[in-house]
Amino acid sequence: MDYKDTLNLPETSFPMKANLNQREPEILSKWQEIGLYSKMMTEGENKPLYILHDGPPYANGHIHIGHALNKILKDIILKSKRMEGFRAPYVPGWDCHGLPIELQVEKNLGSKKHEISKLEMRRECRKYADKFITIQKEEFKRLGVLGDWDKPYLTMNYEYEGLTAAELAKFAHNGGLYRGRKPVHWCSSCVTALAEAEVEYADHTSPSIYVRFALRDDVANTIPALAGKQAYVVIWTTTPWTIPANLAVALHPEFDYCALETEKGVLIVAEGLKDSFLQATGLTGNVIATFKATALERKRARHPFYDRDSIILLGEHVTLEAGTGCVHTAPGHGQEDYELALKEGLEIYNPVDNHGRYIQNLELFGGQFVFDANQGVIDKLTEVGALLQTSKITHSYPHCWRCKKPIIFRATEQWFISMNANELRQKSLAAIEQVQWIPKWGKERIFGMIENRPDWCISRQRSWGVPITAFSCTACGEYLADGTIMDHVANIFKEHSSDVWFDWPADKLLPEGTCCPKCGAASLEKEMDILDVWFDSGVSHAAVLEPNPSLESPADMYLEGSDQHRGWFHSSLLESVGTRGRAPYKNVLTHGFVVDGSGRKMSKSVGNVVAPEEVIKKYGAEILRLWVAAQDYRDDIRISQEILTRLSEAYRRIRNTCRYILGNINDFDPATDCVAYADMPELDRWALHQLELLKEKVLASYNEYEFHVLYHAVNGFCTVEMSAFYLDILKDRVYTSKKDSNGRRSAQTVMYRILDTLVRLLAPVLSFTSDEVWQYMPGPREASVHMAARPALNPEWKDDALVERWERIMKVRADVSKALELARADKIVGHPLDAQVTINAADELAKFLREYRDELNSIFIVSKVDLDTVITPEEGFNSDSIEGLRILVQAAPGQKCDRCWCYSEELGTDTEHPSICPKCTVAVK
RNA sequence: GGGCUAGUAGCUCAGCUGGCUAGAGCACACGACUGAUAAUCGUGAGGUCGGAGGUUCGAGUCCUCCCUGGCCCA
Repeated sequence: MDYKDTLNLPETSFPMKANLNQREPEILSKWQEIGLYSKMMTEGENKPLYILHDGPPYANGHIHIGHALNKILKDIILKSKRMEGFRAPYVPGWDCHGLPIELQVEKNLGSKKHEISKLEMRRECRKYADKFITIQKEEFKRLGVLGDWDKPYLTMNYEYEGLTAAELAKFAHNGGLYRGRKPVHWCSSCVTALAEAEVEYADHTSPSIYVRFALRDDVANTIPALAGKQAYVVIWTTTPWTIPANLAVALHPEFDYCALETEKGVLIVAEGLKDSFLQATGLTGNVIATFKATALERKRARHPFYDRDSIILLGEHVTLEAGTGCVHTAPGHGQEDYELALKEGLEIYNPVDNHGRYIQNLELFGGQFVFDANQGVIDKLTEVGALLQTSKITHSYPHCWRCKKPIIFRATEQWFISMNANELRQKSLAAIEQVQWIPKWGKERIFGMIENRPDWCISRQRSWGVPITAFSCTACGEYLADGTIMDHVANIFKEHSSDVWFDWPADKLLPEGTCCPKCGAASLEKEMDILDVWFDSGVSHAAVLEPNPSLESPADMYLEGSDQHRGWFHSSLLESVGTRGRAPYKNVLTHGFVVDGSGRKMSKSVGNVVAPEEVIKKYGAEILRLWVAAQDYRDDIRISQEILTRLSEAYRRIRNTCRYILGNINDFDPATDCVAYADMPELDRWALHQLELLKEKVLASYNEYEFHVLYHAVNGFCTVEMSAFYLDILKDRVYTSKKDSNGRRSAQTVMYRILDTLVRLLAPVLSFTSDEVWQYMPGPREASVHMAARPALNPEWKDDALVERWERIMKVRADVSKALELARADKIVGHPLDAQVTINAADELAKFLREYRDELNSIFIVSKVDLDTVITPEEGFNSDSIEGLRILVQAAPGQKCDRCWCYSEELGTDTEHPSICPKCTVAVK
């Protein structure tokens, strides 16, 4: 007789093979059908709110792996918060304005770009952004991210644009907004000022020149050695084109300077740089005087080729790293030069226009493009005898992030938000202290940035953005940035979009009867600068969270890459503190950047880019989600084929554990078949204890956002506690006992609870698979695991004393395994059930083991355990971890039971079933 | 160049305030099973804890310097 049919072997239609790439879209459409997200929101109506506010990705291009990481992390947190009992809405957003889109659109327009109006240009940009929002939206949804995808926030929505303008108006109201002249990074090609975030540094070859400036004033009284001699201060620069804008030469107040008698006259340089100077210029010279910089303070030198002075000033920013220690100072072309000029009352002189050309009336060089003028300047310096040396130097130089061309530093009229007005800097620093930064060092990082940053330049000379809603008087040139008028315009934007700024005449945008407060003229014109896009996204707390009654501000969480300390976290903080006096977030969590398998950044040119789309195709979005959870995201996050392969294997282990349990509980109804804790065998209670530990660990890791801990805990649980121990031992009981025997039902009760817990614990991470398993589980339950709660804690299932005893058993079991392995190698046994194991142990342990006499064979999965026969040291395996433990493995006595495959000496006690053991006979009767 | 940050087995991670031969899972090798089978079980081998100094009775853990990455800035 074939007894296989009398066994309770696992049976389930839950597929072993995940086929994720095919199954995931099916699950997604199921979620869509049942309206999963909106259901969760309506059911959560009365729950406490948890707001994770989405930082808007830029609506350009397809998503990359960093986007996937970010969105999945957000989704994991939101799902876990929902299961914890919060209403946790997710309103995704997109950042729509800005230069990159405008440039891309210009590129697509080709030569037509010069023919179309700003308004038409903006329409094209809007279309372009819309296109990529649609693309990215589908790509994000494919990752299994749940949210209000039908109503995302877009920074180009009319309402949003209006609210952006209204936020700007707040700065006008409170005096934080001002118009000033300041050198800014300027791209002559894009014709725009660039934010610091828009500047990239790359190698660039520049001319390097040493130039002497003749001293005009007599220095004999401070430096007697120079009496009667024509001395020169020598500067070094890599931007000859800024020489026409030179107004001063800066020396360090504490450095020693010396005068050298050379072939080119008496030259003054810093003492510490004289050797390198002489070497670079090939001059020879003797020191004829050494003095402090103060000896030259405010002495006048002559500009090399213009009829004006260049004054010698002292500045702490001068270094001895390169050059001569005498710094060419052009206040319109350098930050430090500018600061020195402000302090010393020099003009912020800038003879360069928007396109990088000298103004027409500039003597000698009018109309020339500055980079082209370098040679002309060098020639002129040579002609007048001021040039000491020229060569080429390759150095790190700022470039435009978009067009990649070298940029210049140039003073222009710009709109700023002051860091000092209303103590914005101090208040922001104080607000930083109120926020929890995860990891902790995020605080130091943003603190340092806010502490040192200059005023926020919010002007952009482009088309695609929210206009700076200021006006100027056509009669007297007065600028009008009036909060009330700006509020008026903001309201118009809300209804008609900010496009009207480029469509309507000024008087249609102004409240009736507005005139210039200075001269009274009624003719005003619109400012044509637009806002920095960082301002757009920085107001999202005001434009998204505040107006929506189902959201709230400040948010519980902002979660972005660590670059956002200078980006969105930064601009949002300044905007919110500037208008509301507090940070817009309570917690800020940052993750690192995705790098390749060897820790290098991804780049197209290196060819190490991993696209989410390809990972999904090959492994499934679920593996990408598992990847996000498994890595410690506080550092750089590596991705490689090996990592993904490893994760796929871990996934299969988890999936198989679920499948195996499903197969074993397919005849189990939790409503009627559960066994009470008190009636369970010790082993089952041991398993529940382990499950309890797992719950604690995993829930803690959700609470602390340490998902990699969760991954390792679950993986280890499935592998070590379950597969290799509990489930393995259980096989005999579950397969061979009577279907409804207490022992089997007890095991099923435990397995059912394990699976139920596992699936709930994993749902935020393995969102697809958990829900798939959920559908196969017995008992009434929610339509989706994502609507279910976290598993409840059952501290009463913890029994430390019991676990301690079982740890002893497991230690012995490990040695039994080793002994079996040796016996297997000696061909004494194959399957462990072929074996009889004799164990000798020291008194205490022997006594302990006898308490488990009847269970040891099932725990060790052998046919018989003998605790009484004495083994000699020669014949047994001697444990090296437990003193006195000796194990002998022999072929099991008796015959193999046809049904349970255990060897028994009492086969055939029932004539109807001659080939099975007494235990099995009971089971089949 | 500056700020922040990291570097523990092939991979992903543990290792708290310095203290027993540095751990786990996976991968790998070998073996078993064929009643979790494109599964499952067992055993084993793998690390001068980025490098060099130093403090200490004792350092992966503290200090200094260096190397190699990452983000941000100049």
